[in-house]
Amino acid sequence: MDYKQIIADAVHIDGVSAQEIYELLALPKDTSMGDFCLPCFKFAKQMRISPLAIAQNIATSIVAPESFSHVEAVGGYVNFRLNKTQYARKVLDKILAENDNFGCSSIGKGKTICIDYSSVNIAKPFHMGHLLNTCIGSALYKICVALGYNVVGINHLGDWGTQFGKLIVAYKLWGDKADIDKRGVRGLLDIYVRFHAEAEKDEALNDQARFWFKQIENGNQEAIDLWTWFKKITLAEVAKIYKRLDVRFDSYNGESFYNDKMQPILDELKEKGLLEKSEGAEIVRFDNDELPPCLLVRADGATLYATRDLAAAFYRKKTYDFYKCLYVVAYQQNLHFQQVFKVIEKMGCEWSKDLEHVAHGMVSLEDGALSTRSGNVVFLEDVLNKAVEKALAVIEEKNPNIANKSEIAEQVGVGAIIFGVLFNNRIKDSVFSYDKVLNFEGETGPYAQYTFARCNSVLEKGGDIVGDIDWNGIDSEEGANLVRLLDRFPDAVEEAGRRYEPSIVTRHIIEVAKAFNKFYFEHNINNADQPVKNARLILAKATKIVLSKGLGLLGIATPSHM
RNA sequence: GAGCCAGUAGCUCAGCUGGAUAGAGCAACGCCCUUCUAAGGCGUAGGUCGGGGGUUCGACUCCCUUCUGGCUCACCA
Repeated sequence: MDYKQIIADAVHIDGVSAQEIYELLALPKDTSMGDFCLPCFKFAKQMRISPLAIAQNIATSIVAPESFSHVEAVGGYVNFRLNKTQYARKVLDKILAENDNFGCSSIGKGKTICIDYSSVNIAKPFHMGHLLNTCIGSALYKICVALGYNVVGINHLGDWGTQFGKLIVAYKLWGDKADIDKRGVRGLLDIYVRFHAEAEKDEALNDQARFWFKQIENGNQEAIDLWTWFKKITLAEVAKIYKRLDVRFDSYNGESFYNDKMQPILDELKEKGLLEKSEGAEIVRFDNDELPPCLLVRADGATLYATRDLAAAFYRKKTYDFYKCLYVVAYQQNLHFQQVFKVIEKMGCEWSKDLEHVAHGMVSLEDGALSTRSGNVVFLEDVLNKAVEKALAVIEEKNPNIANKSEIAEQVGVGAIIFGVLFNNRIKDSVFSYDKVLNFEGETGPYAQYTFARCNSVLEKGGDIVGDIDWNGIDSEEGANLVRLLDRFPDAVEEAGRRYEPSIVTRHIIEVAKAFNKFYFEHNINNADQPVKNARLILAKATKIVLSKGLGLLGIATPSHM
């Protein structure tokens, strides 16, 4: 249902196409002014008439007046109010018919999008710093699926590097297998932190670490076994977190996967004369020094992060033939991705334009940056558990007789955390605080979930929709506003996908929830006459569908009662 | 020093390709549960959109300049 098209077709201006009018159509500042508006300032110059006069001419010469309940020229704008009941009917019919597919589209049909996100480091705990990344990536994954793309979620594991040498040394010196089996990554973290503390005093430990990492590279069985074990422990633990956050991946090919895939790329760079020696290292320089050189091979012959990302990009292009390849990574790495993408461009690969760094902000603590090495971290598991605990306490207070309390508390607590993370523009930094994260009032996840449960409760009590429907039952400021927001939900999903910005969906959900709560307060649904009640139940049903779909795109569950 | 990003109410933030009187939430104060879920609704108060220029009929939005903060700038990832 494209209402902008209806308006564009109804407006006639000499020398201006319906397409141009369509593109100019905007949303009024205030909903009381109309559903759409057409600013006429652009026509004023060519027509040499004042915008006011043009607007008036348009308003009085509408082609299909029956589609509108009100068309008015105000200060250079033409405001259109669509025939409310007709509009509402079409929108609601569509939502109920499409149900869980409402908001989906086929703009991505036949195209593949790779999304690199979460990308956890093996043997390091999942802390608040990883949450932004994981939630944004996961939401984009779901949004792109809804838009019809074939999506490949990639967890580019940090499973290679000297830190594994350190870990082996630490384990051999102070490790306790039983403790690590029991405490998992937290056990590994303890010895990792201890290693860094002791290495300050004893430089020889770092030499040992380098030696043991070399053993992994050389295929020494003992080293490989330990490395595999660390990896297994970590993946088992993050799998639990991913399950709670409703996050999934199609590939866990991490850094170690690309060990044997870098040399061909380096060979090609050499062949094309792009690789040069500098201070013992091998680098790629950029024209006019528009970027600092990209370092690909260290003086000691070892490869680097950029080398692996280069190999990964080529592997992904070859394997998935992507339309876009997104890297959901904090903005700290802006330069790194610019360099990697530019190297690929210099290699003559036109698809380098399809690589995109979806940068996001960083999370810090009130007393400084998060740091695994110093142990200054907030474990995500603890945050989730505290949120669930709080949710349970609220349930005990407000709705103690409800069934499945613990399940609902899990959904609400975890939902509050995810919602909070996805509420702001992704580029924003944030300072973690329990006070903020455990607030369940106002524009929060629990508010959206509460509104969903409220819709559900009304519908349960309302019973079946039988008999006539009186659409005037939703013909009010509150009803019209809600219908308008429901109608625009697909636009929000589309824009979120286009701008790689899940917060657009999050914000829209809040707007819908607010509009429903206002309607609910102003207009009693179940005590109205049956035909009026029917129209209102349909509105509640459509709201329920949109809230559920919207929250689902963010990875947030919708309990029926709370 | 250079590059990139951010600066909007006391706090946290929206503000779409320039459009009408710059919007929410939190915190504060006041009101609304004998009617469908009060994790709710309503109201009051709160602003030189960091500063200064410019482009435009029109600038929070674009350009220049300047201040403040963050990130990054060769062998970590």
